[in-house]
Amino acid sequence: MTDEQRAAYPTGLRERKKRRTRDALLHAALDLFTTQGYEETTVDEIVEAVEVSQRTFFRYFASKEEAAFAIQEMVESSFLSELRRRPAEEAPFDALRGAVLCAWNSIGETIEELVTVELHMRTYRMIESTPSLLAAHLRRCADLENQIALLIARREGLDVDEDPRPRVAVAAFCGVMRVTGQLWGRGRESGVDSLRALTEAYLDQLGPALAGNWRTESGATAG
Amino acid sequence: MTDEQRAAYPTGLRERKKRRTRDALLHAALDLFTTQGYEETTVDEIVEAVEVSQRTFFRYFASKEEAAFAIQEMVESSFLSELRRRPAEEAPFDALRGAVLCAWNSIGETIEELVTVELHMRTYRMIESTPSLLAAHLRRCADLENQIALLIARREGLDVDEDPRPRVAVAAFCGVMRVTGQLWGRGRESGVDSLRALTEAYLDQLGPALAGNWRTESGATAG
DNA sequence: TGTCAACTGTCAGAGGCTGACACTAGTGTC
DNA sequence: GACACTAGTGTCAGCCTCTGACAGTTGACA
Repeated sequence: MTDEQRAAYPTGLRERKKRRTRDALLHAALDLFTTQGYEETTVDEIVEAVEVSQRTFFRYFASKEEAAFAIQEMVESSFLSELRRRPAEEAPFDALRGAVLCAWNSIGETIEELVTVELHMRTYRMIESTPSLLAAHLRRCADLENQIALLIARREGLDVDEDPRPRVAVAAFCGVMRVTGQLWGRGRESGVDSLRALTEAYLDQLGPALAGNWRTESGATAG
Repeated sequence: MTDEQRAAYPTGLRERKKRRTRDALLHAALDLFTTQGYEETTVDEIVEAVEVSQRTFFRYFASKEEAAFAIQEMVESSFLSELRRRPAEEAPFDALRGAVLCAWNSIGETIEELVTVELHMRTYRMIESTPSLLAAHLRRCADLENQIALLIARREGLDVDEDPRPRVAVAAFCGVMRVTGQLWGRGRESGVDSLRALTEAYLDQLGPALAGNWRTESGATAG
């Protein structure tokens, strides 16, 4: 259970107030970030909108950056629990593939209490198009990759330090995921559907892409 | 030709002085970073060691971060030129594999004028173990990935926006490269040889790792 | 030698972030 | 219901990265 989820069921007035302050700060931050840009938004502007002190902002979020990733954080832990729920018979790669698609299907339920799906999508695109946030995003992905590799290894009864396959498979999978994420962020269609379609098409091309000679085989299948 | 390489052949006294200042700053920075840590080192400490003003540091390096990646920058462009030099008959994945191994073989010649290979290795490990630098490193890798994908696509006469295979293959390749880089950074052996051995072993496992059921096949081949 | 342009230093300041300390307002207790 | 306790907050003061403006210095070149 994450802090966010625990905080979703406040007991007393103090907890409710705390939650309201955090939600207001997060909302104001994401709203400002996505409308006028991340770098262009100062913490002072955020706290001004919520009418709290700057010090308070930094008590809820360790950094300005952390606020930008608050929703992403929830989506990732949602993916991890989907992956843990996958049937043991499934091959590793199929389990990974199934887990992302499921996580995206249920994205609404995951974040509904905090923000609209639309704001989340806008935030994602902002992250992809802001260099410093993209850097942070990739580092978070690396952490996630590590966790996934451990999960996959355990599923298969392997040790990640003995057998390269868990890490290698997860690296390839996450690599493709990032490519689709970036393409989707740069593209025009911003719905979850187009992201899913892109992901499925690209994952299907992983095998063929690694095969020896491309010139003797058939060409494009997605665009 | 990069700025560094052009600056390696100075014409006048002014250029030589400029180069000496830059080299001194870079050396002092990397030395301090690797001995006392990146975050623990202030720009003031660096400029104090070289006896220039802080303002001067920021004229040579856009940021403290940029100094940390100066060598990496050279290595990356060295990899790219190795890749361009690969025979056209080679399959895409083989070309990528060959290019990294060649780039690492000639790493000494690439950076010899600036720093020792040993300092570069220490710097690499520092980058891998410093969260904020790791983030920046991954973003740089993403940029590089994009360039590589364009190169591979051109080699094969494809359009990256039409055929997913260039991006997908490069993503998988770079994913494995990062895994080996991280493992090497965390490990005990710090030579180029151990990095190369690890890379070869892991790249060999890419095919098997994506194949359906791992439990019916043979196990570990690298440690 | 003198002029021009490039490089550098100083100064002032914005913006992210932190520690210390005092104050306010919920919480649990008698 | 009055009490002390504690979590949450604001204020202030300061560090560090990075930038703009302006002035001083030093090679380059006629």
